[in-house]
Amino acid sequence: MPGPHKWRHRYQGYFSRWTAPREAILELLRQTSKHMSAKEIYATLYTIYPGIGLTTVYRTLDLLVRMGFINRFAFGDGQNRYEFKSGEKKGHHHHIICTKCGKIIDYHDFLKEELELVKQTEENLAKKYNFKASGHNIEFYGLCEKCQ
Amino acid sequence: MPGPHKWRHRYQGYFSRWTAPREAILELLRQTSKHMSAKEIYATLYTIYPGIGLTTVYRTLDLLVRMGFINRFAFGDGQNRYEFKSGEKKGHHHHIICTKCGKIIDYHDFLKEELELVKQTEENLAKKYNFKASGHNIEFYGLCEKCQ
DNA sequence: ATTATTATTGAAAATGATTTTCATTATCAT
DNA sequence: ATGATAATGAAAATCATTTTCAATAATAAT
Repeated sequence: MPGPHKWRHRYQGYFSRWTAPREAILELLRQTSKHMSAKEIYATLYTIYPGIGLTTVYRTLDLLVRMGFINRFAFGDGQNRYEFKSGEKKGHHHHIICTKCGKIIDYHDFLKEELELVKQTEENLAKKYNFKASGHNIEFYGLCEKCQ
Repeated sequence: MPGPHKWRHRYQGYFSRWTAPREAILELLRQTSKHMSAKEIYATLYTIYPGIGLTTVYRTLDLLVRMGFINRFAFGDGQNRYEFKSGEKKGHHHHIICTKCGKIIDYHDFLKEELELVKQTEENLAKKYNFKASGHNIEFYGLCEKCQ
């Protein structure tokens, strides 16, 4: 991430100050491979930054979602989970969720067929419902290795 | 739905009595095309069946999910929504969600390509992660006709 | 540099969905 | 009918998230 100076103008309207808590939350999400909840993010940051408040975590997550830096998911365990959004090609993936233990696996490997399906579907949606699709979400549910 | 006698044995372990509230909730979900929340189900049934309690609605929805009669979704508006699960062929569909107004459209029209993608993916998952997929969920997000 | 302005913060309270508790009611097996 | 117990509904509890508000810290104006 370039320093705040570089992109302050681009993100005017979203915030006016790029602060330490915001940086810490974004960096944590950038570096983890987990799908963390607000509570988990708070607990992790609290150990190295005891001043931080849970409210700020929630607010910052909202901000980062609005800015398009992270994705928010509801996998069905009663809390939202967040994920850093990487660049188009390498980052695009979907989720496999174990219905027993809640484990989440990132799945990167079905780009070709998916792209075809998604493209076709979005055209269909545009035609049939006049719906402007901006994103999609594919999840597989089942049992992971340990839980079968 | 056949009377309780027919299927009591099949569903032993899930419940021991098929009661009026359970019947009412299942029938409401069978007949509606909406994706109703617990509160909405409660409010609807309350007008014709004022004795019913919200707690029972929640409990029955859990039961029906466990029994495989309905699906539970978290579309991101902070409450779970439920949907009657129809037979394989005609009922299978996915959801298109308007990120502005929350409108949900059922989408039935991409079976061929999807089936291919899903089959391939499930094979992959089994091989690569030893994951037993039992279902999937595909959502498109964007703006509906009115909200663009 | 100093001060004034104002966005951001964190604690506490409020909210809203869902779950738990528990006494009552209704159903089933006898 | 009667006794056992599953299911119910009201109220309380819980949990994630949002709102409120006074204090803090960063920026702009001086």
